[in-house]
Amino acid sequence: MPERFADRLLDWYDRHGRHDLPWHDNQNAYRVWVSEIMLQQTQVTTVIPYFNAFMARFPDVHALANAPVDDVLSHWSGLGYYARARNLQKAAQTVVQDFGGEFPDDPEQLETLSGIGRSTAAAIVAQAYGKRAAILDGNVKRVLARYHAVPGWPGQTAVLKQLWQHAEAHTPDTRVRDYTQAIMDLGAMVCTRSRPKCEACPLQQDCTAHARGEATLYPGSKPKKAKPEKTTWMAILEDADGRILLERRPPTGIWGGLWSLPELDPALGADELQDHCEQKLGLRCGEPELISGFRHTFSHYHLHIQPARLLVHNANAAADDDVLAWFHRDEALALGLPAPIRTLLTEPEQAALL
DNA sequence: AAGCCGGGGTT
DNA sequence: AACCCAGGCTT
Repeated sequence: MPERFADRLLDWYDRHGRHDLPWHDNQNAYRVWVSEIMLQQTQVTTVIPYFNAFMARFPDVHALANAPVDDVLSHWSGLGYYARARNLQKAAQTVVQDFGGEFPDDPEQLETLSGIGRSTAAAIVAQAYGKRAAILDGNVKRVLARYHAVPGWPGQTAVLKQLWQHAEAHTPDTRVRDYTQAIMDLGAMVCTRSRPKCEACPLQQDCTAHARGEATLYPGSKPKKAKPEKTTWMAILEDADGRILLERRPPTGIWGGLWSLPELDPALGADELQDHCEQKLGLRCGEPELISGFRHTFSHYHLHIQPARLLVHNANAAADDDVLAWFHRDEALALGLPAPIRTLLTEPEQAALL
């Protein structure tokens, strides 16, 4: 069956697609891979400055494999989903050690690398090596769900399976590199989530959802669920030198591996913070100064952060190691910090408005 | 199958 | 404030 789908899409891409993205320059598997990981659940405009800074610091897979993990995390600070950064470096080390520094051109082998799933593996194979492989990211899901009027939320296995079948069926044997970029560009520029520009779409005449006047009904939306509210104290422990005590978060869980302010049990009253710092950290502190609290929202819960500033009289008492350490303000800001903590340390008045 | 994992842009 | 974004991993 002749694929009008791919032909029309490619014709549109030649005239209207995005041909100037940073990862298109000097394209190689490393650059494609880093861009694909950064772009997971993250919009193109957000990624671009991070990608450029990352490439300047880690120009190839060896530079990334050999870098201190804190250096990698600091370049990820503010991007979110920090497991991506740790998986990225782990995969770089695997590529150097097991693949001689060359990314495989086989999706199955790519999927063995940390952080690379089915769609990302296909994107690397298609973009970097021009080999036929079907991708299915958020853009492609939307285009295909509308084109074929596939009902249901793509988070459901049955829906996802149908979309993958359509994705495989439409992927051409030739110009795979361009096709892959084309279908993502169409989803990002024309077949947008709201107010799709159907009048400008090269696939309009065969689009089932459009024929029904129901483009925006697809794909089905995720079932909504109330996000729980959590709360925590964040201690800004400052010594006479103006240094701040930071704590490295465990590798798994929220903000995994990042440096952050020490958290204290939310059950504590403001009048108990002083004693608690002495008992838990061995720090003798002055009276806590309460900073305006603010609410930070994650994908699955809200967190109310109540900062408290305490002056520390015996800074040396706290451990100075890989988990708990004192930093001058500038040193702290050079680390991988969670976005709201960075805001709190740079513009506390801004944080209060969040 | 469902939950976990961020931050920001859009509506 | 809800929704979603060039998803993958864990349970």
